[in-house]
Amino acid sequence: MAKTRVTITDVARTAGVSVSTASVVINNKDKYVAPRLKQKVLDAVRQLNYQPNLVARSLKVKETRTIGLILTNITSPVTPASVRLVQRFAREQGFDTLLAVSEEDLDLEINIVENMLSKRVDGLILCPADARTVEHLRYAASLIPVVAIERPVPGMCSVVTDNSAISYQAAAHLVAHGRRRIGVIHMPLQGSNTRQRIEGYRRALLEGNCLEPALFFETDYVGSSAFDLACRLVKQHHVDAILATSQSIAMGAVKACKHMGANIPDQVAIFGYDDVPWMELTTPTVSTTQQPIAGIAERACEILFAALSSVAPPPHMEVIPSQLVLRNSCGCP
Amino acid sequence: MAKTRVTITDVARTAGVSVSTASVVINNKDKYVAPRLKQKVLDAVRQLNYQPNLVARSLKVKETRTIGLILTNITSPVTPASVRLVQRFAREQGFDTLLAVSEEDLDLEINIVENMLSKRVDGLILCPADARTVEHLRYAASLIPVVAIERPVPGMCSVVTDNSAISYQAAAHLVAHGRRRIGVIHMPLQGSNTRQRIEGYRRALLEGNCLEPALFFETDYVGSSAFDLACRLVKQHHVDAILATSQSIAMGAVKACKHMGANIPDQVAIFGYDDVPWMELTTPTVSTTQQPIAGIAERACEILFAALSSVAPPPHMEVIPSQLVLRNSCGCP
DNA sequence: TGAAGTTAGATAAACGTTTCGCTGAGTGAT
DNA sequence: ATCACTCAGCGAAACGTTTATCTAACTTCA
Repeated sequence: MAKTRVTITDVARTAGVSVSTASVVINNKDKYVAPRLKQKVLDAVRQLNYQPNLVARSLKVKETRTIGLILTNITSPVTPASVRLVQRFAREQGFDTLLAVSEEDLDLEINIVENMLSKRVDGLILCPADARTVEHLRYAASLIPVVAIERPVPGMCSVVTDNSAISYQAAAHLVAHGRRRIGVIHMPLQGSNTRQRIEGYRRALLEGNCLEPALFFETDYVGSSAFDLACRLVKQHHVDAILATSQSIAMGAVKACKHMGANIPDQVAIFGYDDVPWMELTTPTVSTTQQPIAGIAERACEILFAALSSVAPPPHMEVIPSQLVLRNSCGCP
Repeated sequence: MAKTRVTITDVARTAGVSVSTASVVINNKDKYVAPRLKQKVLDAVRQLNYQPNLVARSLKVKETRTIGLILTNITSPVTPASVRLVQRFAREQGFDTLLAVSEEDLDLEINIVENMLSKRVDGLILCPADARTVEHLRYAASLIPVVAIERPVPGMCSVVTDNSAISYQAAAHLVAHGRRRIGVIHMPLQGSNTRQRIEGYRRALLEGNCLEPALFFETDYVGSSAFDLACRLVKQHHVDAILATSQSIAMGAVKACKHMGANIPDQVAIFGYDDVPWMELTTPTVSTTQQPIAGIAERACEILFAALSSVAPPPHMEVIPSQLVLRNSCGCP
């Protein structure tokens, strides 16, 4: 590997100046260097194709100009948008993004955080996999700015949506339109936002007097079992509506209904989560909640870079509102 | 920012040994240290919660254990899968992934490459935005292992699919089933794979005696204009089939047909690109090509890490086969 | 003319590691 | 008692930067 690269010493030598002078002009802190010398340095840089060794620089100045971004699942359709936004924001500030995916795995997440700390990232944006990592996160936050997204961490800057509220609205909408046997298919309860979504559903169903705990089913994390569960829900339990907690579950439910010949929305209504393009391509189009991904990513970056450049904002939680996207699958005209 | 962290010197001091000894046991190169001392060091590490400064280490050992991954567009539905696979592969080898997105922008790509070189990544996997960056890439490749994906770079390790061949098959399939007025909506010609896809289409249409250059239209990179173009294609040009060069274009075409009330596949057949979940949820389900993303990512990693750990493989191009996924939108039973 | 101030640049220390080479101490054979 | 090893551990140089301190020369002005 690593062939030996040209160093600032080489530049200085071929320019006939000292290393410090070279450094000074390279960093544009050259108030006190004669134009002649400055030019010589610049020429040497160009001639040798000098590329500063950022790891040496980082060691000296104690900052890496890199932020860590830790997500739980990159194949979720809402993730790439977040990645892009964070990436772009960071780049505008001259920062790079070190990406890692925890796959919702507790130990892996701890590992990743430690590693990023060791790599001396300047800040961290992450979606915590599990409430149990909170002490680790707090430790990290004692060293560098950290902001949590999607799932709040008590005592840390968090930017989230009100999962419970929006879920409540979706479920309430269904009962308002006469659905009574409403099934729910949800992700594992590990993530706090899944719990909140279910709580919202439950609250609305309770108020509507049609809460039926036996109709709540849990999938694995990728939602691959959603199809089977949905089939069961329509065939054995004769539900007239299905509430999902993720887009992949909604997709499984749509597929299942088509497979079983159950008309949407006449026989069963469907409410998805996380608006993604295909939801308006199916027949009928599927109703869903629209997560303010852009808003979350943007706020998270703002907070992080504010903390990076001056005084850290006190730990607080911001909730960005999300909204229902009503289409045909819920039985609206 | 950066509060002062605990260093190996601190560890050595509280363990009552020299720095070199501490280093040696921390790195498990402790053949020659007494168990008693070793334990003391380990205790100190734990007590102080020591986290090695990887940037200092990198400076010394001249490797960062980080690879760069440069993609052109992270919102493409095939990208996240690649990211995840590369990520995972790298992590298994103890490497981190520095991600950057060029947004198909020539200058930005050059910038990113330079930056990664400066950050001293050990290797690079990238999808080149533009043929004009080839000299820069070659320079990078003279310093560290580089492998190109999706779009081949002459003289460098590249792993790609045969875009031309699979496109030919798709188009040939349509003419074999009697389509004559076949429109094409494609991405900008900048990326070499787009050119190849079109070439494949063109070849098949020519052989089928129904090549009509006036029916070829170009969208912007995100494919947002595909909807309008598709509308034009069916309304003004009365096409009986549309070939896309990306999933987003296919999506626009499907939407357009629904919007115009043109029945798929009776009135117009559609062939997509890049199999994504929603393609089997629409009515009718849409035919497409299945890109071997996993295969590409895996081979790219294998080549890169082979180069990283021993002798570099000679520059060569590997093509991973892709296949047609026939569904209903092309008029098959 | 000499003190004080400004300008231009060099020298060297420091950042936190790893690792080479050195020193002593123990061991066994002569 | 000497030699030649091996074993344990330490000291210090080096990685490529940045930056504080220092020196020397040149102004300015009383």
